[in-house]
Amino acid sequence: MAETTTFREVMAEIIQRITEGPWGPGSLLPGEVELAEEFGVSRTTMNRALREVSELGFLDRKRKAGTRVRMAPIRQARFEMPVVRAEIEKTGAQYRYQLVSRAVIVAPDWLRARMRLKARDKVVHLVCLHFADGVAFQLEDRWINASALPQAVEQDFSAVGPNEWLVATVPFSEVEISFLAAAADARMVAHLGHAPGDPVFCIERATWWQNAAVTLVTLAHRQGYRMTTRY
Amino acid sequence: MAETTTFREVMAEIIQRITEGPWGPGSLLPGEVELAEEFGVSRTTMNRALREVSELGFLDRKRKAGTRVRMAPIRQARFEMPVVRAEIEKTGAQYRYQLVSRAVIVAPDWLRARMRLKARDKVVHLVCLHFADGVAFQLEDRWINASALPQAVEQDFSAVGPNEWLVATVPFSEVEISFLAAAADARMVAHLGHAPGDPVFCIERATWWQNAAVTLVTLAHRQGYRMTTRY
DNA sequence: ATGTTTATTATGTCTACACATAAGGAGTCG
DNA sequence: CGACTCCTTATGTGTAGACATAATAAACAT
Repeated sequence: MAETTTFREVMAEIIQRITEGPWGPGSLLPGEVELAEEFGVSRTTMNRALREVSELGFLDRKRKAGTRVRMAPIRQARFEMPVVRAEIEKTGAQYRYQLVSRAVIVAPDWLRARMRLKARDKVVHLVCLHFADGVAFQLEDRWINASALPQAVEQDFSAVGPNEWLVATVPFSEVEISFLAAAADARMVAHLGHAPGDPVFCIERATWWQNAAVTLVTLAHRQGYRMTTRY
Repeated sequence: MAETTTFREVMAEIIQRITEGPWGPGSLLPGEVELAEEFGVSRTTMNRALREVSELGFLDRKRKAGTRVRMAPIRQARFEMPVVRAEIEKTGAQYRYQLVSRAVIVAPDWLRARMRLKARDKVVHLVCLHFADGVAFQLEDRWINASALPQAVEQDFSAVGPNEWLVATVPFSEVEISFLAAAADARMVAHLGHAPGDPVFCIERATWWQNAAVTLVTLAHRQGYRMTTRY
């Protein structure tokens, strides 16, 4: 079948030559035209192949300077961040959601500073649990800006989780995600089964829409949780 | 002189329409031909723009089904993982490296299992510190497979860090990266200034080359460290 | 020797066109 | 009604050619 060579095949061969072949770290590759000729493809296709390999982090490309193999190849890691439900159901486990607490209050100072809220802005504070096969998997601590999203005050989050509700309700224009290690507080001890002070892997995500704060969420994970990616 | 519209401009407009405009979550976009006509570009360019926006995680594309706005837009997070030296020097701080300990031993059982080593394989065990302006920033705990890399036994790591040495010496074909929260052990207490049991943000990276284990490294960070990314 | 201009060159990107491929949907048949 | 086939359609990808742009290197002037 493969009469024409695809850019994917070219990519595979390029990566092969980088990882196991003659193109060691730091070495300079031949130019696009020369490579295109060697592989029997058009320069367009060769360009696509080289661009994609470069996006994978293997190559460094600069006009005039040429294409060079990166010294430190793994400069970026992509992490899939599925919705909890999907992450749990993918493992074959059964997903269950539970609302722990819900309150509408005036935003505390630290939250105002963190999310650039105005004084006296009201927020909805939610605490929820996500279970995998009945075992607590993730504790969600979420703040929603009620000034920007008045609907959030009416919304009853006992059935549908705030994440799924938000995602279907409001767009976003700015996102900030952090990974960090925290010490288990009383709430985590109560719901996730940690001992007080245990290290907990947390993801914090802040979202804005047109400069207005939408939501801040901290996701605390069960003990021993790892976020892993492979190449 | 922007006589011709670039795919980047098209991308920006598309993202605008998704995040703040008429194309809400779940909505179906017009076909490539129609959009190309509207924007006054070729289908090739429109395809490139849509493909890249889709790679950013905003769109879902399927043949025949068309292009649809993702319900959960932030499905993947990209984290830059620079070499420590670069990460530190980027902040303007001065970088310093120090070798703490070095030993050549037979691989312990847990390491053999973790890295698929053969029985009685020897490994080089290194502990190193990376300082930013004289303050300990990262503690590196590294194992190098001496059977696959005999040069590592000869190498004196007192001046140049093992990471920089490895990167310039050996290629790789398989990488596994994990993020996790661990409790500070004695070594971290001694070198990073934690209290025993404090939560520590760790990165673990395992590397193979042609199915042979190359190295396993755990990078423990100073207290309060966060890995952050923004959109 | 040093700073400035100019040419060269490799990558970046747009266009127009053609064919490939996956998958939804209509129509057909048991 | 269900299962199958076939057609249609939107995206996926390859080609050839042209111009744009950044960055190095060479030539030049100070």
